[in-house]
Amino acid sequence: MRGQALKGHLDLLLLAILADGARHGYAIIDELRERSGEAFDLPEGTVYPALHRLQKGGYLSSEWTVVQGRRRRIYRLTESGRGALGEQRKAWREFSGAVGSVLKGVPWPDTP
Amino acid sequence: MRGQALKGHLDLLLLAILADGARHGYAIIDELRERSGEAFDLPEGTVYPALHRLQKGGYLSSEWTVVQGRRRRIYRLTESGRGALGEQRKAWREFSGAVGSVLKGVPWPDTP
DNA sequence: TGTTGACACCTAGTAATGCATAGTGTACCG
DNA sequence: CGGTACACTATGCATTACTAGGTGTCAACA
Repeated sequence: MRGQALKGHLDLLLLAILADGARHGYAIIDELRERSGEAFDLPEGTVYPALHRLQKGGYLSSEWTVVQGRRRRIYRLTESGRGALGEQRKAWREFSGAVGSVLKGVPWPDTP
Repeated sequence: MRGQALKGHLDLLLLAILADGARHGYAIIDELRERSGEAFDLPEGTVYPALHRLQKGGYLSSEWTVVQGRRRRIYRLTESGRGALGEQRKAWREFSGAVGSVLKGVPWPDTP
């Protein structure tokens, strides 16, 4: 999966990473790459605007810090963001289940 | 899943349906709804342009038929389309696997 | 000392894409 | 004869990931 094609699920991924604790943008990118087994190696131009969008929507809060002369913006999940994560997790399960059943040609139920 | 959020995976779904045999647009919509357990109920304005796009890309061929006075455009997978389906299946597996591992917080491997 | 590369942020513009909307026409059922 | 299901088409909008460019710090190294 080289580069493109997050396809609307980027917010879910960002919220999921931040659910484990507050982080700055660059660290989010790193962790996303690690956790996905190198599958997601997102350019900054993808992640930063998305973080801004999420903050604007009230899902994240942020504060500036300075570590060794370098300024960092630390993002943190809000209550609302935690709620959104739950919803999007559920939506992802439904979505991926539905895709799976279409691919198999079997109409539901996949849940064991 | 009300409506939105096919997000780039629509082509895969259409190709998968047509892999089971040639169909016309309306029938594709029906089958997509059935196979997904009502999860995917796509508007015509989503499906028809996508079919045109796929045909333009050489993944589908089509021919007109008339059944009981109603004209239908029957779409059929080309060789190239079958190849694309294989690739997109693989891409989907990788993608959904990667999302899954990010959500779990566990860095790979998910494959049993 | 200068330069390279990793760190860390930002924005403007672009292409793709799903969808809303609106329109055409046929067949069938009440 | 009117409505509903069938069946297709085109236009235009909003979202979104990404490209491409830019700023600045710090550590390592030649």
